[in-house]
Amino acid sequence: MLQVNFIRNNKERVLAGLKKRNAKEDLLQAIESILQLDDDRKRLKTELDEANAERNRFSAEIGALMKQGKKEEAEQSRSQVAGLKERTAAIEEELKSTEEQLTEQLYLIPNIPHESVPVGITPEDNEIYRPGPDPLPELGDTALPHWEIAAKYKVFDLELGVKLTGAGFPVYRGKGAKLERALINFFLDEAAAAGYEEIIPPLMVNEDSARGTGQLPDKEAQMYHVTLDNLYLIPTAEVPVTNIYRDQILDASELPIKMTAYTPCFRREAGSYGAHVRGLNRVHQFDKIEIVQIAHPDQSYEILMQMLEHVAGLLNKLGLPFRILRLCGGDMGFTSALTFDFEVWSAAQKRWLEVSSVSNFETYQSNRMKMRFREGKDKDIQLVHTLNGSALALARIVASILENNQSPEGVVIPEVLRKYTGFDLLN
RNA sequence: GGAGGAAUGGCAGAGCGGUUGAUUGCAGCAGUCUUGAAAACUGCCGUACUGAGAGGUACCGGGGGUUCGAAUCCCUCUUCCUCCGCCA
Repeated sequence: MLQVNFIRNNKERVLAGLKKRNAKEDLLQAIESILQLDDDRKRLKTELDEANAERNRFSAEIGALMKQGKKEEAEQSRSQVAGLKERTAAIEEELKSTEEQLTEQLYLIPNIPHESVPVGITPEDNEIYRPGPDPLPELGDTALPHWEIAAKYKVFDLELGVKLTGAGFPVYRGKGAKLERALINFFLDEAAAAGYEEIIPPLMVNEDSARGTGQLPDKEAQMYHVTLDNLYLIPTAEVPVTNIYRDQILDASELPIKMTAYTPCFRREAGSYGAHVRGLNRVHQFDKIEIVQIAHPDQSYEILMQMLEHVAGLLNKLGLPFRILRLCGGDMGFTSALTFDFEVWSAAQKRWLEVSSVSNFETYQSNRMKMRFREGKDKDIQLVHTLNGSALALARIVASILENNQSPEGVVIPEVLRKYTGFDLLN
């Protein structure tokens, strides 16, 4: 969430940012309400502090008198404190309720878009930051969509997943399973080579972690909730990995912290059905390798670009045609300040498939997580910037490989994957 | 799952109703000494809110309670340790 002081000192910028996100009028009014609530909070806190200070003075006095054995005088002081108690209790209650309202309102405010974020409402308004190849590869009319190729070569089985679990839970088999594992290892090795520490995090997180990265409150419906233990299945490794440094004060010399993790990701996404979500286009469980960085604010945008090039490098090595979009204000995630999406061209489906999203969250997540760092000799403490990106999301990469690399003999495995798969052709 | 014990500052570890935001040691920072380093010595060494500042307030795993006053007493939750049971 945003810091109240930031809102106070940059009100016009915040309002302009919200407008770029096409925020409704009530959200703009929430800004006023936040500033008012914060004023109330300060006033009440001061009142409470003063009342407490008075009480502490009496208590110290009573203590001193008791020590000297002056019991009667102590009794006298004690009776003077009586009224104070009720007053503090009342102020305390009001303060608590004000703070709760303030937090509630702050949770409603999304991150402020970076200045480079284009104005726009729908995905059509996204800016093409780096165009795809021209002309786009063509496969002709005989090209099959990946779900048909998968059926032909038994790569994965969605029907079987329905029997075992439900819709959207693919079962990978044989060479398909091996391809999946090959991609995981390839992506992890590439991330390690780029200096990311490999992490194997828990696949379930508690409420605090889900709140830290912004999944809670509000987006409960996106996650599977284990109610008996009040745990959430992770929708992305971003959640457990970023939360590793929650509630910590790092030293500036430790930054940036680079971490990578492979995990399955679970998404309820009560979304639509139809051609666009067929096959692996949208599933409830998929594998993903995530890269996360915790960065110094001065470096975060430079780092965002490095992450962008890392992902671009992966797609180049796999030989997949892709383009990069800079998301417009209306299409950007709630917690992000700047997001680039990677889309792979599917010659068979004749459309672009999103395979990665790389974002800078600036201090939006770190403020929630109280993730800070200490700078230099003056020991100034400030919030870090957090960034993450998919490098990459497997299900859609598998779909892209199946479709783009199909041939009469079978699916040609990209060169870089062959040492992992142990076979050249999926058939 | 059953029975006990414990949770204090970066770490170790005192305190168990009154001037304790917290003894002490280690680590860290600044300085004295030294050609330099080490050693020794001196000082500093948590976070947040609030205030122009002096200062004030809150926090000793989380939440609640008793009391004029709680790190210290009570309730509750969480986590960890030991023993028993079960188990990949």
